Amino acid sequence: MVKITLKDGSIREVENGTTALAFLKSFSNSLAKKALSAKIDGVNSDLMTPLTKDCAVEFMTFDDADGRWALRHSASHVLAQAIKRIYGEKNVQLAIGPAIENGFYYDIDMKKQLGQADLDKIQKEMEKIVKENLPIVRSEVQRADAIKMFEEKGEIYKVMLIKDLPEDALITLYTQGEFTDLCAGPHLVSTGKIKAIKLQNITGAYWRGDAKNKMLQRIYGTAFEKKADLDAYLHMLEEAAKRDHRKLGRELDLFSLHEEGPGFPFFHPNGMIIRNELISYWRAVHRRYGYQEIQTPIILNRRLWEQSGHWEHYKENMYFTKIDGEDYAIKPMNCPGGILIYKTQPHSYRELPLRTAELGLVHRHELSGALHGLMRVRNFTQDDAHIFMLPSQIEEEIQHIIDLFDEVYSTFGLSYHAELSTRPKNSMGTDEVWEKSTAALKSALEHRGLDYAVNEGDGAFYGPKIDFHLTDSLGRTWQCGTIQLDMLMPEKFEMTYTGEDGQKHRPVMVHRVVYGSIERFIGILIEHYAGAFPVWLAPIQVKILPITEKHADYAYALKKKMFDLGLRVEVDNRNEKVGYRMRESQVKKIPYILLVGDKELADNNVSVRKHGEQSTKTMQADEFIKMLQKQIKEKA
RNA sequence: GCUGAUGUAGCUCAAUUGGCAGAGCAGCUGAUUUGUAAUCAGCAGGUUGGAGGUUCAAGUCCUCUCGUCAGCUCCA
Repeated sequence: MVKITLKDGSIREVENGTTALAFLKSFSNSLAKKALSAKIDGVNSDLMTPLTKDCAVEFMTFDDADGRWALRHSASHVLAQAIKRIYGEKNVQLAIGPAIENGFYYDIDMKKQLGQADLDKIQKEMEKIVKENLPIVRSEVQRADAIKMFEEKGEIYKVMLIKDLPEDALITLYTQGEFTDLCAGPHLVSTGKIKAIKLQNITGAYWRGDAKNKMLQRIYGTAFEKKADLDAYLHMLEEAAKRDHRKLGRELDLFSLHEEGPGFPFFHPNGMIIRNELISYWRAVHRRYGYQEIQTPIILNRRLWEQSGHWEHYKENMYFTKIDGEDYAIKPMNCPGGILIYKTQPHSYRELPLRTAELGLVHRHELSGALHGLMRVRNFTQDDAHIFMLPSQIEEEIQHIIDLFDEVYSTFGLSYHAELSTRPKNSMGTDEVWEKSTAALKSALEHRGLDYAVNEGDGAFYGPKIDFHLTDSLGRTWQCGTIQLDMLMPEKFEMTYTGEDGQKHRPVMVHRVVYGSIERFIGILIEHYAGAFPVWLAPIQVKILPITEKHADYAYALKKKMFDLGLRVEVDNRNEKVGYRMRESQVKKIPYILLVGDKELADNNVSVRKHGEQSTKTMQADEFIKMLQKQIKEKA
């Protein structure tokens, strides 16, 4: 007998070798129906795993990430099996097929280019495989046998995968019906559990994510335990698509993009209002956090970029021009300019940390395929800052920056997660400096108790960084804020400060952005608010609708009063019914609509309807204005 | 940049096998003076992304090219 500790702490005894599933069935049939995988002593495992020693067991259902992961991973195997069935075992080579955040994919290599019609066909076959309810059986094999088996099958990618595993790695196969795949698992007990499948799209993906390798075909799909859940998810995607900032940007007349300047966004008057509000908020916050603002030129001489290392490390992304026969570069970053300002005068340790901020317009040549609305563009304004400090101030200063980030993001109700990026391949400096910098960032994160993922090799060429990621309407995350620690630029530019000892010392530098790029941040906000901006950001804050011509004078008088108070207000006096004008104001997501007719005119009232609400409230015009001003001030 | 898809009026979309480019909304004009998501009528709007080619005839077929979309790669 072995002793099994359950999640609730209770302990049960069971005969040695009983499978996790049989064990579960012995005390809970209902959970046994729902369970998809098990966690045995913290290790994700199949339900068919025999329990052979005292251990702790947790059962995972679709409500647990691990349970979902198992179901979707099994779905990816069903996908591969269906493709093999339809197009022939030999015509398809399988690469990798993992579960991902909201679904799964499988990368395959085959001559025939698949299209939408093929997806439908494959999905039907997958549904058939689900109906067949094939048991999914795990087996362990010797490395040599596995290589031989996959070589015989012509599965060259699987062979490469196995050869890359450590010599002593346990190699497992999963078999369902006639189909066997190399896989670490865990998987479901049988294919019948995958009740709802939807293949979504087919795209290209490089083998191992390397552009030098062959491009494979990647089929994305998602799978759920119940049809209703799948439908709800697909509906959610449709709703999210309605919030797409590119669509709303056009509908709300915020910005546009043109063939004449791919990746160079044009801001319309409405978009500029949002932009300027963001900037003035930004200035207020930075003033409070002790920053000074500067501005540096967009085009600077080649020599500067050679000195900074950009010429060597960042050339691919830069644009160039010639002035009077000399090479100049259009700045892709603001730091070298900021450094020149620092060097215009001697600095004392007493001034440090010296925080200089700059709204800098940078240009970067991004790959054409990477451009995406405002989220990924070729010119953007970084809300940059360069902080020069004593090495002993690093940790505290980073905490100070994180405080600022937290304040800004919470003003917008945005949630974020942090990632630490370490030394990349094409970088400057010694290992020692990199280790020191990375350790400083790590310790700042840890002291703060901020969870973070690590991106090995993803740092800037001059230093490691902490990135802050925000999420768009489709759940994709975008890097916005970043804090980059830099011990190399100060070296390259021979920057100094005079220490307490009267000697020259090297300052440490931090590059950081909160919004990241104003453009991207606006894109995030459009999706976050679904275009219905809070009043302080809304391009038009109030729309006044006079019921008839008779009420127009009152409406315009109200407008003038509000306009003079700095509010953004318009009167819609068009010769249309109230319903028509009301609808348009709602569609344009204007925060407040004021209706004025005979009733309101009599008592100096306004009838207030808030965006998205059906009900209206009648109040004194002055009372409304006060309420509005308060909301704007509080950024409510 | 790569793989695939795609491009028709300001927007959303039609246009049989190649056979006269069309609708709704938006815009303009007129009527209507309206009480909380679309009043009625009329008018105007296009070198079908661009350049070649095949054909008696091209939105439709072919080649090239540009943009866009999805993903990969890359990044704020």
